[in-house]
Amino acid sequence: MNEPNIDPKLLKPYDPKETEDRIYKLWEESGFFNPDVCIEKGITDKDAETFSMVLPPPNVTGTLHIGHASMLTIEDIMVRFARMQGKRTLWLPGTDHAAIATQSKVEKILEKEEGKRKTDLGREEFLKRVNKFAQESHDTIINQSKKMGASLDWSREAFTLDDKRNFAVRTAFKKMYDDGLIYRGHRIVNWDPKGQTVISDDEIVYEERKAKFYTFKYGKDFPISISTTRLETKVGDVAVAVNPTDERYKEFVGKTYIIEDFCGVKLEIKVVADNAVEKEFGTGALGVTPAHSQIDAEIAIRHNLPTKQVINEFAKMTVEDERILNKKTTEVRTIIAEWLKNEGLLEKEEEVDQNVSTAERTGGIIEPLPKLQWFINVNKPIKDRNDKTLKELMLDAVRSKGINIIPDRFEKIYFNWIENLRDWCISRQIWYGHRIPVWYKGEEIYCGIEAPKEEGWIQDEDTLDTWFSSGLWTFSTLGWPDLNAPDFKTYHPTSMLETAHDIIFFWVARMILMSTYILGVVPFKTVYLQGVVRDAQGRKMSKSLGNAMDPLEVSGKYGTDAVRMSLIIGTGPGNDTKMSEDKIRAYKNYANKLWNITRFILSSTEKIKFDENFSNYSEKDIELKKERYELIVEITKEMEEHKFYLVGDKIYQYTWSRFADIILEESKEIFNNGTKEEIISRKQFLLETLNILLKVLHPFMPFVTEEIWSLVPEDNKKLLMVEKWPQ
RNA sequence: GCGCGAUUAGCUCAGUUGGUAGAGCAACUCAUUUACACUGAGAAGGUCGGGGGUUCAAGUCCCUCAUCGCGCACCA
Repeated sequence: MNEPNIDPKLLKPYDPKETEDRIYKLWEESGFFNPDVCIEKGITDKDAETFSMVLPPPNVTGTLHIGHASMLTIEDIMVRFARMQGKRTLWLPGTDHAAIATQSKVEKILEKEEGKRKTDLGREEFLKRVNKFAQESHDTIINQSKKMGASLDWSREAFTLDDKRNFAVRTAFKKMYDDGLIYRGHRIVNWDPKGQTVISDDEIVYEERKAKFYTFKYGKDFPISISTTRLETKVGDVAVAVNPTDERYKEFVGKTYIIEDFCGVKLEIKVVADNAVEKEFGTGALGVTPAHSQIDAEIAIRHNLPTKQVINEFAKMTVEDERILNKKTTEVRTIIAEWLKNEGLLEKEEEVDQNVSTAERTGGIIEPLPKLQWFINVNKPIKDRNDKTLKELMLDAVRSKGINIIPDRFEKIYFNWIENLRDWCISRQIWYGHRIPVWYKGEEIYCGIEAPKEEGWIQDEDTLDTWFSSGLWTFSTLGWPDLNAPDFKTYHPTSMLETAHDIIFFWVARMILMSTYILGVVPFKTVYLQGVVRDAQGRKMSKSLGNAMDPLEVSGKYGTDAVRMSLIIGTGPGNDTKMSEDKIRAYKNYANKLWNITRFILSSTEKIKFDENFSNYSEKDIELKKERYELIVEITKEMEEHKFYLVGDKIYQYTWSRFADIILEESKEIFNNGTKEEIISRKQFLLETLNILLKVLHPFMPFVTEEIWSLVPEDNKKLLMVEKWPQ
């Protein structure tokens, strides 16, 4: 068969490798990722409804993984759909400095490659290294995002630690400080001995381990036995607390006992009654260590007990006994256990399951320590916000449906988190990050957006929790604190926030906090939460398991469109995605199927172009048009409901099982034996259907559809990415 | 301990307000140069996790149990 009228490219199978970079370049050069350009060129109406969304900024800690690919795909589908609907569409890219994560990564590299510590370099030199690493990661990430086909407006790219965002951070900090929401307090915090910094409650991950649960007495003459897994802290005990209703111990309450020698340490133990103690747990008596336990510290405050610190920042003991001093806590635990055994004080030693608190980023075992740190008060009424607290503002935003969370079961998880929320510790003892905008001079303290002009002020050494700057992201990227910035006025609140459900507290909640407090509005109207990408067996993908799938590698092998489709289909919101190469291969075949459908249609319609005004359709084709119309109505509704997993599958079904297998086959018969009218009608129908399929598929498979679009003869054709969504 | 989710064909998942179970992938049989082998046609595959209940009718609603996953709390 000779096909003189079609592009020779179509005679070979579809080649994503040859196509994708070229198409992405075409999109970039068109400027259509930028909504201003779309307006300028008459693609979008200036007064059109807006659709705005920030890209959850990837951490500059390396490269993108398949989870990022999934995020980019879902968001790109939303954005391309909105753009094709004629909305004024902004998808804003950026990267996150990810303070602790990035710093500890660079520390590791420094240690491995040069055998140096950050202190060997000093703050300034070390930060230079971090910035260099961050820049390299950034470049990789941007490249990878482009490979995935993401239609991000690169002209508006932001970084959580650039000058503009730093200004926003200082402005927000100052406002919170002036409103009394940010305060400095001395209290028990989560100290990470490995990362040498404080972390917030949310940065703790619990690991289940076996532990020994010891029951013992401080001394032969002490009347009450207590139980603990942390024997080493007992040298810091100042009291024993019992439940006020516990008859067993009533007679001892109020008495103080001196233990002259508890493994070389003198203890003064007062017996107190406190409701926090459960009668049924252990012996029903609790050894109170105010310096190294949150609950104990609270009990100590209630009973006016002293605090005695016995562990330092390196998780080493500080008490004056040569058996203990400067040793690791875990070592001392066994030393004390031995001592108790020898003294005949140890009554029981049981094996129990225990949740050990570890630092999310470094894996260090958390050591509760009393420290002076900066906090955000979540329970203080705020004058400008009707005396509501930050907690209440966060609750109201979702309760009032100002923010809609998809799937809605995450609302409960969100509420539950807020109910248990304590003040947010925002200071970190690391170098990489936003420096706290507070200066000291003797007893004086100054908080300001800029440093004080006079001599002698010294800035706080600490930096801010990375999530402080991320919390401002929806508006710090749009020109805030300038309330008249055009982007801020046009695009905030944003329409959608799509992200992985594991950062709902870290990020989603903090954005709601910052936006409702600072601006009095929600940061976004809808939150779409996605699950985790897993392997074919449902295991989490990880480097150590060796089952990690590199998005770029599979894209190179099967084409980006195929990877995108397999990340979407079969995965509802909030659910985990299971990925396998089989699945990707299937959608690679589908891209090629579309290619061949095009070849057939173009070669059998020759030079005919689709005519919008054609009306002489055969009865059979009118029916087919109706069927297709109903499909489009259905999927358009589902697109608006964010049910991309259904839409993708339905288009796939229609194109392959219905359009290719049935309609194209029956067209051959018509072309051979039909009347002139039937033939021309069918040709128009096929061209029109191809046109429509390319449009509805475009958000899912942007590359192959754009490429085919360029091969279909039509007058005054725009890029497919800015064509109108069909009806 | 409290709460959430899942459990449907070998695998991954759909299944709208209750009306006799669907798709993709894999496997199976056939076709062999067709727009397309990155193909087509066909057949096979399920007491919808177990038990109980409501109903004329339950994959769907209610109760209960089990297994898996997740969140929170506890973790003296």
